[in-house]
Amino acid sequence: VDHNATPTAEHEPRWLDDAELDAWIPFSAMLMALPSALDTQLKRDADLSLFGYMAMAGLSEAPGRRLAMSELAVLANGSPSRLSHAVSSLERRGWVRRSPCPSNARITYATLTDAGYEKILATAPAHVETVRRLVLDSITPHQLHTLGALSEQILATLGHPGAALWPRKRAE
Amino acid sequence: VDHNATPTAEHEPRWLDDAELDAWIPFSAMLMALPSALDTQLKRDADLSLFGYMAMAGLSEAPGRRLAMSELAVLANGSPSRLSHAVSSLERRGWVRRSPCPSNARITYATLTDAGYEKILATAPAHVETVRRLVLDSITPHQLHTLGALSEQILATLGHPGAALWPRKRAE
DNA sequence: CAAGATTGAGAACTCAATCTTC
DNA sequence: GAAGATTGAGTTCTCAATCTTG
Repeated sequence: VDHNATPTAEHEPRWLDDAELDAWIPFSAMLMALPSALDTQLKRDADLSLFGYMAMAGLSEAPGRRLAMSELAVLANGSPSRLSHAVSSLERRGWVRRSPCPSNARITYATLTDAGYEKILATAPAHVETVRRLVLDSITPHQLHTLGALSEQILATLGHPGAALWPRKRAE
Repeated sequence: VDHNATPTAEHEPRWLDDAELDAWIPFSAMLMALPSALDTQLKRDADLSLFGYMAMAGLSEAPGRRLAMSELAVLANGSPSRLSHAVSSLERRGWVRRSPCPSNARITYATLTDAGYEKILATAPAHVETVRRLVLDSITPHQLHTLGALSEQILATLGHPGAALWPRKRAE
C-alpha cells in the first residue's frame, strides 16, 4: 500500500547481521569459485564447458541417448537459448545431432552420436575425480548429506524444475 | 608409479555411489542456478553484473574507497584479467576510476567515484533482499551457520586466497 | 626474471525478437 | 495465442600473449 514511502520508494532493507555475514561470505565465495574450477578442469582436459558436459552427460543416460531440447535444457539447468547455442557448438564438433520429432514438429530432439558417447566416456573419469578432490574429499559423508538437503531447500524456493543428472557407474 | 596402466592411462575412477549422487545432484544444480539468479536480479534492476557489483561493493568498504587491482581481484573472487575488463566497463560508466600508485608504478588503484558510491547505495537494498528471499529465508539460522562452515571447508581445498566482503549495515 | 596489470581474439551467455507449429 | 525452439546483437569471460616496473 506504500503510504509514506521514501522519495526513492525503498524501505530500509533487512541488512545481514554479523552471524549471517559470517556464513554468507564464504558461501557466496564458494558459489563463485567452485563452478569455475570445475569448468577450468573440463576446458583444459576435454575442451568442454561444464554446461556442455552436463548436456552430453544427460543425453548419455537418456533412453536412446536422445531427449527433446526443452527436456534437456531443464536437465542441464539452463535456458532454452543457452542450450540451443551450446548444442550448436557440440553439433559442429560431431558429438550431438539434431533431428525433428516425427509426431510433433514443434519438438527438436538432440541425440548423442557415437563419437559423443566416446567423448563422455573418456571425459567423465577425470571430471569425477575433480569433483571428489574439490568437494567430496573435503567433507564427511554426513556433511555431504547435509549439504544436499540444504541445497534442495534452496532450490525449492528458486522454483527449480527438475533434478539434474550425473554419470553413474556404468556397466562394462 | 603407474605400472600396468591401461592403454588410455586411466585408472578406474571412484564413481559416486547412490548416497553421494543424492547429495551432489541438488548441490550442483544449486551451484549453477543460484549465481545466475543473483546475476539476473542485478542486471534487471541495476544493469550491473554480480561480479561488477562485488567489485564495487569491495571498493565501497575499503579505506578511501580505493584498492589495488590485484587486491580487488582477490576480494571479488576473479582473475586479474576478468577484473581488468570489468573495471574498464565500470570506468566507462563513471562509477570507478583508475589511477597509478605514486610509490610503486606497477600498481594500479581502482577508486570508487561519488557516482559509484551512490550507485552501490541505490543497488544494495534490492540485492540484499534478493539474497534473503532466495537463500536466507529458506533455511534456519543454524542451517545457515552449517552452510557457512561447509563452504569454508570446501574453499580451503580450493586453495582459496582471502575472504570476500559484503555490504554491512551502514551508518547514516 | 617475477609481479602487477592490460589487451585482443575467440568462445559463451543473456536478452529480446522471431519463426513455426499446435 | 502459447509452446518449442532458434537467431543475432551485445556483453562478458577465458586464455595466452604482452608490456612495464621492481
